[in-house]
Amino acid sequence: MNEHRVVRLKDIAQELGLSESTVSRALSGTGRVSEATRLLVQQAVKKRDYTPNDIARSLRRRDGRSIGIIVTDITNIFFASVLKGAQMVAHEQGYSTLLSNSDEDPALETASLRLMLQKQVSGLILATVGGSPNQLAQCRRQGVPIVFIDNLPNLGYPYDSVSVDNHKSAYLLTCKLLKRGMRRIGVITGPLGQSSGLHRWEGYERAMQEAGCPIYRPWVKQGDFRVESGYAAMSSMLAQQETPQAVLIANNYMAFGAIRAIRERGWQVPRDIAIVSFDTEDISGLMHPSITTMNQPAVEIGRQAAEILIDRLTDNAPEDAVARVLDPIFVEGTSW
Amino acid sequence: MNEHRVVRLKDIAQELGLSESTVSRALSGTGRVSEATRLLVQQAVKKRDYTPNDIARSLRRRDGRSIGIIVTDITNIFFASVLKGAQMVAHEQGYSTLLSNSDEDPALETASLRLMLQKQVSGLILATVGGSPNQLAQCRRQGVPIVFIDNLPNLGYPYDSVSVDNHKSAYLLTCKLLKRGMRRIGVITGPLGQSSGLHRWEGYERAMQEAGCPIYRPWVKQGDFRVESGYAAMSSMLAQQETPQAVLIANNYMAFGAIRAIRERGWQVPRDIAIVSFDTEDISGLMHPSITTMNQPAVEIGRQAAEILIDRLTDNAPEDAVARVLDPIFVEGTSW
DNA sequence: TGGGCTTGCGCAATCGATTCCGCTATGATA
DNA sequence: TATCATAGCGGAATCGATTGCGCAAGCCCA
Repeated sequence: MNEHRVVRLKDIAQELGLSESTVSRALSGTGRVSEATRLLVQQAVKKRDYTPNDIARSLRRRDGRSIGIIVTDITNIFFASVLKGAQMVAHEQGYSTLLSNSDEDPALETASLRLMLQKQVSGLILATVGGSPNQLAQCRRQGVPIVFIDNLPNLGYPYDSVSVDNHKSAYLLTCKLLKRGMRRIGVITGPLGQSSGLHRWEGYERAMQEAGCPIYRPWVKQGDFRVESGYAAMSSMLAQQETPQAVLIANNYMAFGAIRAIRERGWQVPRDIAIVSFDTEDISGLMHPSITTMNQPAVEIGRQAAEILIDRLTDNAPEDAVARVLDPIFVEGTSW
Repeated sequence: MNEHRVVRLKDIAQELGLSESTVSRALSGTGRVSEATRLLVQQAVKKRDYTPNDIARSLRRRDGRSIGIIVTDITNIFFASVLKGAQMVAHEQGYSTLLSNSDEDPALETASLRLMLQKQVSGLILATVGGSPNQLAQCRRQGVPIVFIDNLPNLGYPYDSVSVDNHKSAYLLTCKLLKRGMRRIGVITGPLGQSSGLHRWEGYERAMQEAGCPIYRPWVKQGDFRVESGYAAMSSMLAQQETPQAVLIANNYMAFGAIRAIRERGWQVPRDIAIVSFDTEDISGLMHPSITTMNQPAVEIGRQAAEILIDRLTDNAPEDAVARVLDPIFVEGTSW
């Protein structure tokens, strides 16, 4: 009867009359081990159901072989999709993923970052709400690479990121509205403190200016990317004397709220007011009317973020910071 | 100039002329340390930005202080919400969360389980697709507790779980349809190999039988919880000579597909056919018509699963297996 | 046959923290 | 004043794996 509950490398070594180093090398494939002993080791491992202790391995290697992902809201399908893409790539490369949800709370983000640093993550994918300068500095010092997604903060140095061209995205979408002959176009923006919110607003602004189309301030509302703020913004827009022909809404959740407000007034989309929006591939198509959107390739964002991160962790680290900008995908719905 | 890139416990100890043991005790609060040195240590820690190495700590404590969560599809808002609840509780208790997405693939589930065991997770929350008997056995041997959610497998022993009463849920929903005078009620089930799919079907069956209402086989279709299968199931139902008055659909994603099929035929919900369904709190309300559903309290499922797990990991472990069954929440929409 | 090279493997240090054990100094008690 | 308990702290083993170094045996070729 063995007195250990779990089988250790040492147990395998003893059973075979080998040293721990040989067993280790046989399993990792590094170093020189004869084919015969390699087979012996593999058999013993299988027989005893040996599972290597990654904690011990990580300690020795000074690397947790895991990547941390912090998002603001995992129930937002955009982030869930990012996560899916990142997790797939990480898993393929033998990295596990530590997840945290900051809930848009800078304090929680900071706490999560601290926890992940303690866990010795190899790298981080971060959708920041901006508010952990200390931790970010520590990451730099310790050489823990970070890839930023979604909200690109204003740091004093270049950094890796994956994002969609939000400016272009909003610009093109607004141009499409203009091309359909619309000129009275309102907008519900996201938080202008976040790059995704700001750039979409700027794209709209530029398109309107280039078209010589005045921006009517009562049709400009700021939301927070949540359903309720879309509802509130649209409600107050509809309370104006004049209402717009079309409204550009900075994400789909707010579009849902806005559409509800329109319905409650007894109006229809797009008969009385057209709606265009931004978001993730999956969520459209569930709605009726289906919303005309600039979709963000969320899974691809996650995938590429993980790839960049893993490149940084292995030898093929590029010299400079990588700022990958993906193109949005235009999906025509029936909401315009 | 210090030659170490990161500050270690030893560095703090040397700086203060203390032993590592004392510093460790000062930080952990265990053992006897004078108030004076405790303060000294805390200051030094703050000054040097010391971050304890959880890997080393975990190795010594033989516990990774993390919980693994494996779900079948993280972009499904039900699982995303479960994750959110579980992650919150875990984080509060100082546990980090390792996430994996099995994509309904038993092989991936097995690989994920193996990886998590290697990482020495303290416990697991598992929405299994059923297919890792070896790993489950190993968890038992190693004393890694598991809380099952969503799909409750048929193991030969009692285990902890958190679920909703799917049978009751479907039974009540069907009864409500019957009470509204409907008798020609069809059903689109989930996979009958999964408990959630099976029990919802059984609840429907029982309600129909008790009401003396015949089940018309062409109105019984099996789907796989995805949009497309709902579309296909409803399409083939609508191709029958006779169509049902109402259809009970085993989850919301399939309901989306079904509604699209109905619309494409030029019919309306609920004028021509009523729809009721099951799912998560958040997703309803986005749809039009809003679907009448039995909602699963997903965040609560995650939260309770994590609580049970952490109870098992601490002293207040209950003697017997905990099978917590939550009640669904009825939400009336306009789809019936 | 002997020098050099390769192969296969073991020894022991090491990663960074925790923790058992025991030592010293201090204060209390008889 | 002698004894003893205890608070505060240090020494060293330990967790389970990895890895640099070195040794011995076997091989090749001169």
